Parts: sequence; structure tokens; C-alpha cells
Amino acid sequence: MPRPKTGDKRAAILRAATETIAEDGVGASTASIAKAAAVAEGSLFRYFPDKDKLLNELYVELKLDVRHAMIAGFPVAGSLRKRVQHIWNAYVTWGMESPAKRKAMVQLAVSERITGQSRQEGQGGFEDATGAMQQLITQGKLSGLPLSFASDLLLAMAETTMTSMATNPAKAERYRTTGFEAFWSAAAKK
Amino acid sequence: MPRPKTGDKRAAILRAATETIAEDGVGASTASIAKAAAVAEGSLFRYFPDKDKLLNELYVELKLDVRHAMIAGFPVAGSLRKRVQHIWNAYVTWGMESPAKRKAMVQLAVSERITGQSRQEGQGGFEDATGAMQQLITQGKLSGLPLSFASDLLLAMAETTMTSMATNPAKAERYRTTGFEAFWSAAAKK
Amino acid sequence: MPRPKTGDKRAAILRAATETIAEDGVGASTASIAKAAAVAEGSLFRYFPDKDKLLNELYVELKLDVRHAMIAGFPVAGSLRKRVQHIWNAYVTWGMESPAKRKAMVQLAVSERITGQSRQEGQGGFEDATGAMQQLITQGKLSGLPLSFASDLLLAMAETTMTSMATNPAKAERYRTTGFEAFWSAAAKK
Amino acid sequence: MPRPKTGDKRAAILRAATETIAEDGVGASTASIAKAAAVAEGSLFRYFPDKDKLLNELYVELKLDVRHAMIAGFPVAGSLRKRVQHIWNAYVTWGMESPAKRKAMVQLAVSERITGQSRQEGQGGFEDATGAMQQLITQGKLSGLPLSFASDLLLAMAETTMTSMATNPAKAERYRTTGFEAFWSAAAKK
DNA sequence: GATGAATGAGGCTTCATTCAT
DNA sequence: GATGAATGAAGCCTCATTCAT
Repeated sequence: MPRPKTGDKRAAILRAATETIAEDGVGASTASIAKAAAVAEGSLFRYFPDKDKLLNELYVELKLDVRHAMIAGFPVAGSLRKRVQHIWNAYVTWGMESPAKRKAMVQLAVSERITGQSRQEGQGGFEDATGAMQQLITQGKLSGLPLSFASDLLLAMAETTMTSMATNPAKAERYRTTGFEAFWSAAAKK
Repeated sequence: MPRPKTGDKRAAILRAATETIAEDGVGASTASIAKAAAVAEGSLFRYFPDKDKLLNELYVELKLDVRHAMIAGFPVAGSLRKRVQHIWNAYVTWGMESPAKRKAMVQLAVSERITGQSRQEGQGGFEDATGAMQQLITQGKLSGLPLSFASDLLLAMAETTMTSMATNPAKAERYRTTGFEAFWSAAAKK
Repeated sequence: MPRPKTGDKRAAILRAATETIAEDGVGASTASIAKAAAVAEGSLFRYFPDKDKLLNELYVELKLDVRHAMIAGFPVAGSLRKRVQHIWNAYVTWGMESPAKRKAMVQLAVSERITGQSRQEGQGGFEDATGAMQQLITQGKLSGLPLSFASDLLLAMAETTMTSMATNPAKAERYRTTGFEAFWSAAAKK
Repeated sequence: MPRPKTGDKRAAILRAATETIAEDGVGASTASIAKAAAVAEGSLFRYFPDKDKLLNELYVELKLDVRHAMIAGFPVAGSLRKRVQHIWNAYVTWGMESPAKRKAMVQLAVSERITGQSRQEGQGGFEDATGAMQQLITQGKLSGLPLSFASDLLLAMAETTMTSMATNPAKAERYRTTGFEAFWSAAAKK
């Protein structure tokens, strides 16, 4: 058996790509990514057939990562507010603890190189959260709007919130709370 | 006194850049932009010293364009709600009528090539609108948060709204209204 | 008016490609071709969109070149033998005077990168010669065989002849004559 | 006494190389050859020190293969015509039954990577055939020309014949016969 | 011995920018 | 001023070869 293809190396490339793309955008060169991963440029192409595939897999991976962050401690039996707040907090925490992941995600999300297929794959997966958002729509002010509207709105508002949190870390906690209240007011009944 | 020919060509390049960047992202080549502008490749560099300068000037220009759209018919003496709603409507209308401008703006806004200086320049300018947003913050739920939070929030929510409008044009009007109500609920007092 | 795209440069690239391919085969790098043409590598791609196009255009060009060599002094009203001999002589002379062109042609002819379209284009053009070959078939030993058989046979036999001529230049003239007689015996009546 | 496993693998690589080179030319990657041979990429280099050696050994091997095909049933005591016709038929049959071998041979024959040494080795070996060709030259129209001229000519004419046979299989037999008659007319006395 | 992961040199191509006309 | 041909650095990707397992 030859040297086995270590999952480690693939992960290292993905991690390096995250950081490099966060910094330089989707235009970051494969060379710079490989270097950041401490891997030869040729090696990168053993794990990803081409740059587009790398970009798309990273996108899906990051979406998966967010979802993981939301699953831990999800209050399945809690009130709607509790559940939505968990989603909000989990997302904001994830974003603040992994600024590179968050920035890379933003870059990838607006890139023409991410396929519809990948965006599809990025959506599904965490049914408890989806269910909560669905319920929020049905019972709230956004009644009649598509599910994606609510989730996109949460993402957008959380993004705005995080920008302020990053600018003024001292008031971060305050922003996180106010941001959620704003979202809740925007979406919940009454 | 006709505008000098020079101005026309510069404008043509900016217009072409808007469309090309909307389609291909910030990575669009200067050659493709020049071609879309029906201008020689080299001519582009007579109006913009380099690509970065073009990108930054386009960004500022687009921001200016949005502001222009907001000025027309601004209800200076109207209620706070009226004034904020005018901002919302003007922005959404601008975005829906100029999808290329909107898409280009999104691409530029997340690009690492847009300098802080340009972002600065892009902010200021329309005092009536700024005043309304300021008042909204002071008197509303977002009290204590920076001005930029409110405006960024409006932009983000409008962006989400426009995505839904574009996806389902039949319900566009409904989305625009619901979107505003959501924003108003999020930001206004009580 | 900017520097006009000189036909000279295109020709220089084609000439350089001929020599480089003659020496290194179709695998010759675009860099080596550009260098041989005393042109920047990027310039090569202003004249040919990609390497395949360069290869194919060179192929057609060389075929055209052969045909030109055959046209000069073609004895339109001569006997069949005279006309076929002219073709033979013109081809062999061309090959011996332009060894690089001949070698490059051989390389291109067997390459998978030359399209059927190019091979098509390479065929037609010199009707007097085609007519003579057609007549040779109809009236000779190869009656019933396709036209291409006769021309391919001539090419193949001439190629063999030239190899011997090159190996032993002292007897070149003798080889050329004997080669033709062999071809004539192979194809002509009786 | 079974052939050592080693020999099998070596043969598999050569067989795979034949097919791959027939299809993709000499530029076929060692990886693709290894894959076609169902062998690990690295294993190829246990049997051939480098790609050039593989190419050269394959060339010699294929030449040997042709010769084998000619030996079977060679009419040692037959007339000159019988013997030459056997050579012709054996070669054409070999080429038509093993199109990949034939195509690979063509590619290798024109490649700059095949050394003079290999070409040398490829020549000799089947004395009965060489003798017949020698006699054909001495007694025929090609008198005074080198031995290689006659054999190259046969090869070239057979190649042309096979091209036509492949294009129009229905008339294959007719082409094979006519081709031989053409060759015989070209080379034999009177 | 066999394997295939790892490598980096080198290949093709794009592109921002310069400059002769 | 305008043009677009020319350039070469840099980008993406392939590939022969090595070597740890």
C-alpha cells in the first residue's frame, strides 16, 4: 500500500482555501492556496479536479459547517422564539468565531462560479431549523412569502449585525441581542 | 454647450463595466469591458489609470446613482415613516429597474479591491436620507446602534426582498410592501 | 491607427512552427515556437486562438504551398505522362528544397490534432493535377480505385524516394527518376 | 513452467501502450497507459526506466511482431513473386487485423523519440524476407537502389492500400490484390 | 514487488498594461 | 487623442517520475 491519500491534506487545502479566499476573494490563485496549505501546487489537483470544483466543494463544506454549529443544543421542544433565537445565536457565534469562514462564504455566495447544484446542496440538511423557519413564516408577518425569504433575511440581518459586532467588539453582545430582536420584530406575529 | 466627447466615452466605459461585471464578476477583463463599450482596449486606460481605479470609480458612481434615485420626490416634510418608505421604495425601484447596476454593486461591495476610501466616499452625500435614518435609530428599536447599522440593514433587507421579487415577478409588488413592513417593524419604535 | 498586425509576424510564426515541429514533432511547445519566431509567447495567441488552430492552419498552409509548387509550369496540354511527371517532380523538388516543410507535413499528417475539416481543405484546389490523377486512374491499372488512392500512393512513393535522396544526395537525381518510373509502372496502363 | 508474473505485467503495459498511443499519439500520458494496463502508475517504471525507453521498446516489439507474422508459412522455395506476395499479404493482414498496432507503429515511426539504434534493431531479423527483397531489387526495375528503398516502398504502398481497405471494407480484398500488383509492377523486372 | 500519493517543472493560455502609429 | 498590436508575468493545469508504505 502506498502513502494513503490523507483526509488531512484535503482538509488542509480546504482550510487554506478558506483563509486565502477570505483575504483575496475568489480570484485567489491556486498557487497561493497550495502554498498556504503547505502543499505542492500539483497536489491540490489530486484532491480537486479543477479550481471550480474546489470552490464549489468549499462552498458546500462551509454550509455544512454552519449547519453543524446549529445542531448542537438545538431546543427541539422549545418555543418558536427559543428555536429561532438558537438559530440566530448559533449563526452569529459561528460567524464571529470563524471570521475567515464567514468572509469566504460571502465571497463564494456572490460568485458566478458556484453552480446552482451546489447552492441546492448547500440548502437542505437541517430539518429542525427549516421547520422552525417554516413555522415562523406561516404564523408571522411574512405569511405568504417563500421559505427562502425568511432564511435569507435572517442571514442578511445576521451579516449586518456581525459587521457591527466586528467594528465595535465591546458592544458585541448588545448588538447580537438587538439584532435578533430586530429580526424577530420583522418576522414574528404581531 | 454639449458635453465633451471625452465624457461620453468615459461614461460608455463605466456603463459597459457595469454590465460586464454584473455578468462575470470583478474578474471581468479590461478587454471585455472595452469591447462592450465599443472602445479600443488601450482607450480604457486613458480614462482610468488602471483597473483598480476603474473598479473604485465605478463603485462610487453607482452609489451616487442610487442616491440620485432617492432624491427625486423625497418627502422632506413628510412623516418619518413616509420618508423611510421613500428611501426603501426608491432603492428597490432602482435595483429592479437596473439589475445590472445592482448586481455589479453587489460584486464590487464584497471585492477586496474596493478601498476604504471609496467606501467612505460612497456613504455620504444625501443628507435628507441620512437624517431620516438617524432619526429612525434615535427614536426606534435600534437606539444606541451606529447609523451604518440601520442603513446596512435596510440595504440587506431590500436586497433579500429584490431577490424574491426577481424570482417571482407576479408577486413583486406584494414583496416590496411586505419587505418594507418587515424593515419598519425591525427598526421603528414599538 | 496603431501598429498594424503585420502579416509578416503571422508568417514568421508559421515559419518558426514549421521548423520547430519538423525537429520536435507536434509536441513542440508554443514557447519554443514563439522563441524561434522571435516573438513573445503571448503574441502567438493573437494570431492563433490556440495551439490546435495553429497546427491546423499550418497544415492547410503547407498543403497550399505544395500546390503552388505544382502550378508553376504545369503542362496543361501535355501528355498524361508529362503531366503526372510534372506533379511528381514538383512534389519531390518541393520536398527536397524545403526539408523542414516536408518533415513538418509528415508530423502534422499523422497527428490526431488535425481535424477532418482541415484535411478536407488541404485536398482541393489544384484541379489540373486532380484531373491528371483522375485520368491516370481511369485509364490505368488502378481503375476502380478511389482518387485518393492514387494521390496517396504518389505521396507515399515520393516520400520513400526522398528519404533515399536525402541519405545519398549524390544519387539524388537517379532516385528521383527511378522513383517516378516505379510510380508510373505501378499506376499507368499496361 | 508458467511464464513469470513479471512478464505478464510487462506485456500488459506494452499492449496498453499500443492501444493508447494508437488513439492519442506519442503524447499519451504514462498514467493513461498504466490505467489501460490495469497497473499502478508507478509500476510502469519498474518495467521501463522512463517513457522514452517504453516507446523505443514498443517500437522494436511491434517490428518484431510484424516479422513473426511474415515467418508463418513463408514459401522459402517459392518463386520470387510468391515470396514477395507472401510478405505483402502477411503485412497487410497483420495491419488489418491489428489496427491499433498499425496506428501505433505509424506514430512511433515518425516520432523524434525513437532512436536510430531502435530503428536499426527494428530492421534486421527475418533473413528470408530480406533475401527476397534483395533479389527483387537486383533483378528488377529498382536495380541500383538500396535495399531499404524496396522495403520502405512496400511498407508505404501497403500503408496506402490499408487506408483504402479500412475506408471501404467491402472492397478490401480487391484493394489488397490491386495494391500488390501495383507494387509488383513498380519493382519487378520489365 | 507493488502501489498510488506527492511533487514541481513545464505547458497552454489570459490579461493588464504599454507604446508605435 | 485614439487605436489595437505587442508583451511577459502570472494563472490554471498536466505529467513524468519518485518514494513512503
